[in-house]
Amino acid sequence: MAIVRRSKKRDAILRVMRHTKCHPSADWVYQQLREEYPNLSLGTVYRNLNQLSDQQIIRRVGVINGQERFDADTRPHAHFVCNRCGTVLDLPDFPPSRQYIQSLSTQYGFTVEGHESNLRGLCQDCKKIITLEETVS
Amino acid sequence: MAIVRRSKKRDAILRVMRHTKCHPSADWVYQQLREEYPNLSLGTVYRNLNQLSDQQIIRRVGVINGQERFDADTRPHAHFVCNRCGTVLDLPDFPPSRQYIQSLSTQYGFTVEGHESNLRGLCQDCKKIITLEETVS
DNA sequence: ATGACTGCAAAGACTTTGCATCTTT
DNA sequence: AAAGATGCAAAGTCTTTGCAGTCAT
Repeated sequence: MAIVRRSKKRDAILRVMRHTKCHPSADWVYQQLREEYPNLSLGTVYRNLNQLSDQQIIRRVGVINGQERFDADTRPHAHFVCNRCGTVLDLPDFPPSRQYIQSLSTQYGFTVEGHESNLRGLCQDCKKIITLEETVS
Repeated sequence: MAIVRRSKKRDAILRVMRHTKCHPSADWVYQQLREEYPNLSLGTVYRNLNQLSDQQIIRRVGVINGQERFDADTRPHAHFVCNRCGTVLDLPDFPPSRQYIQSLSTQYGFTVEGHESNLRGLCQDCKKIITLEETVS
């Protein structure tokens, strides 16, 4: 509905999003920009990440360890999520077949707008840390 | 670690979980049990859902519209999630291939413990409501 | 009896929002 | 000048937690 005007803060937020592959939370983006924009407020980061998601310029990745995470790469792809530290890695997509979607959407009457495919487990670093912890105990 | 004792409240919570297919939030479970256990507290529901998840007796489905949702069906399966109302439907699994997991876990050094596969879109009811809204405007 | 479980209320973590002010067009 | 964008702080929502009392083994 509302017209979107350009703003320096939003440009900067999008720039940060596009220059990282860490699938950031709002607070992470905020921390990156505090130095450059000392009066930036966390609320503004939230508002802009939400607006950019609504415009489909970025994507919501989901809530990980209590925080919504975002991704500037809107191409279809899957994620690996570490169950311990929440690190997210990009993976090639493993989509359901057209036939799968077709038959289920007919059966249940829903419309499919997208899919999310994640692997869950332990990242390389956390595997090491857990091994260390077991050694100690 | 800690010994687990049986409790009536936890039994009831698990019973509710097993008798619904709505993939409930903590509050939904709480509301179902308020009449039967007028002194039940929401904190107890949270503690028990967390404990049951840790024991892998139930599963976390993820955060939908701000609330963690749970599922008593621990068999591998996919979900459809309505982007508007948050309804969750069970679907047959569409897992990544063994080869996909094998090659990526080798490449990145992570260990895969599971996968999540969701379709996202609009459920049958929400499709109708949106059509109505468009008619009005 | 021991230690797990619970109710209650407070605290915590994250996100949204109201309002006055500043910017963009 | 009009309307979107922002800072700030307050409010909102969901979840966790400390503590004293209760219950299961």
